[in-house]
Parts: sequence; structure tokens; C-alpha cells
Amino acid sequence: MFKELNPLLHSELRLAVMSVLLSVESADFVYLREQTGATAGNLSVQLDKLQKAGYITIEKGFKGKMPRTTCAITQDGVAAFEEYVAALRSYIGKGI
Amino acid sequence: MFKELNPLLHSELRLAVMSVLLSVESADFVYLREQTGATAGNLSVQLDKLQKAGYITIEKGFKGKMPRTTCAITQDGVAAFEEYVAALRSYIGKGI
DNA sequence: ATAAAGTAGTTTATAATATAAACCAAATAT
DNA sequence: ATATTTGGTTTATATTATAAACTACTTTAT
Repeated sequence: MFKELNPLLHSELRLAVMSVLLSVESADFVYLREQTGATAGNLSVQLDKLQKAGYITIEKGFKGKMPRTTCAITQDGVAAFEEYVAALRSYIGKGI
Repeated sequence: MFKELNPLLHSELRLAVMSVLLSVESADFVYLREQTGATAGNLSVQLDKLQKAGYITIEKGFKGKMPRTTCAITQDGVAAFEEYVAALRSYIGKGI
């Protein structure tokens, strides 16, 4: 009847992050914070979870002298997102 | 950019309950438990929250000698569900 | 008639999650 | 020099979800 909703994606902030990363090749921490409106602390924690799940990659480097964290979605991430959307359909119908 | 996801509806079980109630005039506790696969305890708690939010009505009566709890979605509930679905679109795109 | 098992739930304790506040290190501005 | 800003992380707290334990009653078996 109802498909399971991947709990890693069924989170407002993590879903927003994935949504942003789907539409760009990569995005840095600050951009993600701006786009999602999240606090830095919350974003840091949620990015970590997405990385541990293998849904995104996180690269740390420097832009000039300033630290810079760059994120990108992985193939697994894309697949998980698509599955999540498909699962949602079982709750929502085609009305979305 | 991203619309807020009503936290009362952004819960797997509560969303499933609302989804069931949208498609029927009313449903009793046992039917909801069967359709959602939830434990009775969890269902009891979540129904309470939906009722307190005004999204469903809960009527307690008897079928013969056995207690019977009947639930139905309210107009507010329908509206909230539709808004939730609309908000989801901002994360999901038209891909759903 | 009584005991055992089942039904329909509620309450409560615990685990998981989300979130913000507090913190840190380095860079830049005054 | 020191104050402020930037780019984060860590950690403490509040919220949420969930199952386990319980209540109250009914049905069935003995």
C-alpha cells in the first residue's frame, strides 16, 4: 500500500540540500546555507549524514586562504532521491 | 526557494493516515492500523496529534459490545494536505 | 463458572532526530 | 593591536517517533 520513505531523505533540510545538489554540478557550504536558509550548525550535521550515507561527496579545500567545503550529489544519491519521490507517490497520488 | 513542510504532515505515519482518510468517508482504528501497518500504540499517538491539529475527527462508540474508534478527515485536514503536497513540489520539481 | 486468549485501544519509557547555541580557528577590517 | 567577520564544527537541548507495557473488556474453551 504505502512504500517506505527513506528516513535519510525524509527530512526537510536534507531533502532541500539534495534538491539543490540535483540541479547543480556542485555547491559549496555557504551556497547551500543560503539556498536552504539553514543555520550553519544544522547544515554541517545534515551534510555529514548525507555523506555517510554515500548520497553526497564533501571536499574540503581552500579558496585563496579561506576554507571551502564543496558538495556534490553521487549516483547513489540521485537514485535514492528518485526512489524517495516514487515512494511519495504512494501517499500523495498523482496529484503532485 | 523551498516552501515549509508542515511538520505535522511530514511524518510517515501521519501522512499515511491522512492519505487513507482522503480516500474514504471514514475509517476505524483497526482499518487504519491495517492499511498503514503501524503498531496500535504509535497509531494512537499520531491520531491524537492529527485531531489536536484539527485535521481529523475522532469518534468513540461501540460496535456491538466492542469499542470502536472512527476517524474522518476535516476540511482543514484536506486543505493542509493539499498545501503540504504543494510545498513538496518545491523540493521535488514536477518529477513526481 | 472460570481460566485462557483475543480485541481495541492508551500510557509511558526509550531511542532517534532535528535544531540551535556555543564554540573554534583563521582572515579581514579598523 | 584588537574587533569583527567568515566558515565552519561540536555539543547540548528540545522534539519526535516508536515500541513495550499496560488497561479494560469480550469471546472462547474447559
